[in-house]
Amino acid sequence: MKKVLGKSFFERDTLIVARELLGKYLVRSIQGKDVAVMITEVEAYDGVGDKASHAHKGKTERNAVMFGDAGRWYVYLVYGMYEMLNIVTGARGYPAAVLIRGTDGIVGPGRLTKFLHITRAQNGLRAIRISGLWIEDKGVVVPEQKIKKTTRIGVDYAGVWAKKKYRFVMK
DNA sequence: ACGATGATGAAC
DNA sequence: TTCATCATCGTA
Repeated sequence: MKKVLGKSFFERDTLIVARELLGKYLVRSIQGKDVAVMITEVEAYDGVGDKASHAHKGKTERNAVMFGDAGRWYVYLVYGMYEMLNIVTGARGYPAAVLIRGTDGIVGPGRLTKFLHITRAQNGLRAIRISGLWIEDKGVVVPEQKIKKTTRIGVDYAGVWAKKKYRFVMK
């Protein structure tokens, strides 16, 4: 049982998508080989109102893809060194995305992109096989009691939005 | 606890 | 054009 997640999966509420991404597989084609890792840690970024989101200040050159179609990658550089991998969610025109922070064996968003050779070259690409980076459902079921909901990492500046439990981690 | 390291967005 | 800031991580 293996299914590539399509646009309809991502074109929903970003919190729902974030929750359901746990247990799914991030697959990267590197030099002809497919590397698949199970997603275990994610964060949701939801709309222009979310002060922790890049979309909070409105549409800019960097965050433009967040305002576009669901199911595309949003990759950006942070702290001058680390590429962050997000998948765009929600309706077109509504800026939202899920940051993929960790997988089985790889803890940390910067380490993940480094390991899978993901850079801003993937920004704006669709999450399909042709792009070399996509997500598969392999039938793993993650029950609620195995999921921990916490506040997001590194967004202490975001006031009340920093307190929202938009981070989902598999125990 | 702190520095690395460079793009971004806003101010000037 | 300058400047503070930043969805982090390795070393100490």
